Amino acid sequence: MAVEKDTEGAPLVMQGATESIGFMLSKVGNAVSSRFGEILSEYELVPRQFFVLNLICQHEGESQQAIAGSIGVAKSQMVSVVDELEAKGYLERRVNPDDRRQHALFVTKSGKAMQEKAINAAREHELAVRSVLSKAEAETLLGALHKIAELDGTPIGVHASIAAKLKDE
Amino acid sequence: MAVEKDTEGAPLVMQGATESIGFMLSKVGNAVSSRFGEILSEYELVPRQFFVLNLICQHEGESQQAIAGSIGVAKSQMVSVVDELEAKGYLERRVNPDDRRQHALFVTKSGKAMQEKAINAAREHELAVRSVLSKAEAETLLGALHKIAELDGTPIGVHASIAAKLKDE
DNA sequence: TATTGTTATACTCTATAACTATA
DNA sequence: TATAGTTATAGAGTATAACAATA
Repeated sequence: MAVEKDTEGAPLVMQGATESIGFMLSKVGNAVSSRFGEILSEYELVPRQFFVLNLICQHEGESQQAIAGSIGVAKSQMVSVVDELEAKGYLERRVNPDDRRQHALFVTKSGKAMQEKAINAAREHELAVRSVLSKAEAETLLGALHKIAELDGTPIGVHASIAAKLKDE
Repeated sequence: MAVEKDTEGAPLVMQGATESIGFMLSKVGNAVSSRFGEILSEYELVPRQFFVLNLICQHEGESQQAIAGSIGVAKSQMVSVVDELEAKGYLERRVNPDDRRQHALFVTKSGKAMQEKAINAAREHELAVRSVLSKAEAETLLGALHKIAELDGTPIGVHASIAAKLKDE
């Protein structure tokens, strides 16, 4: 992408930005994330709800805080997310008989159905992204992303807040 | 919070997520952006201030709204960003004699000095990111990012709102 | 005393509309 | 009437502390 001269009426560009991996990663990462949010909105889900629903499908019976920590939200925020998903009939709280303070989370039938629809939409989005890349490019990109993630200690499956907590406490 | 040893307490992972380019792009893009914010904080700048300062260095005399549009912030937000940078002595507003409604923005000497320090820090960050990649990987990554940006019509140098506006003028 | 879920509060970001002074 | 900058306000989103039930 060529850097244009500053002519009248031409958009102001930040020189060199498009050659920066850091800058482009920020921009594209944010754009992809926004696009994913748009896709999910068709199912009347926000990304956070999708992540929780998806995680509970894969780990049924976990407590609210176990789920909350895994996606990096505060336990207080988790309350409203679970409220919303419960109101939609996608999951239910059951008191854990072994520890009555905890609410074990379980998906309902319609919750599972919604998760499948949403995850299919996510897969389509993934295919759209990959459609502009060769197989080799996609592999290199994914590998590079993992290397950069490691560099900063970016937690992938687990959010930074909980990773830090698990480490020093 | 005493997390001593969790037997089955391994963090809950979202299966398949690490193989998704979309998911990894969101995560890594956000991480890189956060890291950049940390680096800038050493200079007591937030990213938005840096972008404005940098853009004004490259395009002196532009109006607040021209700059605002280029980084995708509302004109009302631009006021406080310029206030802050002016308070730090990095730039100054001068009334445009051709149109007294406009404030032309100019960097000061110390503003230019700070921009150079900050942009050097940005370059170091860029080098750190690139240090974990081969030259070929870096090229492929950058190319892939541009292709994905094009896919969604992600505005890179210029924000969508101003790009549209500037077209009809 | 510590922890789970909950509630309440505060603080940041952002989006929007209205106001002023100029055009 | 329209525009540049400003101000004020409301809405998300998030972070934090306090509380009740339970351990």
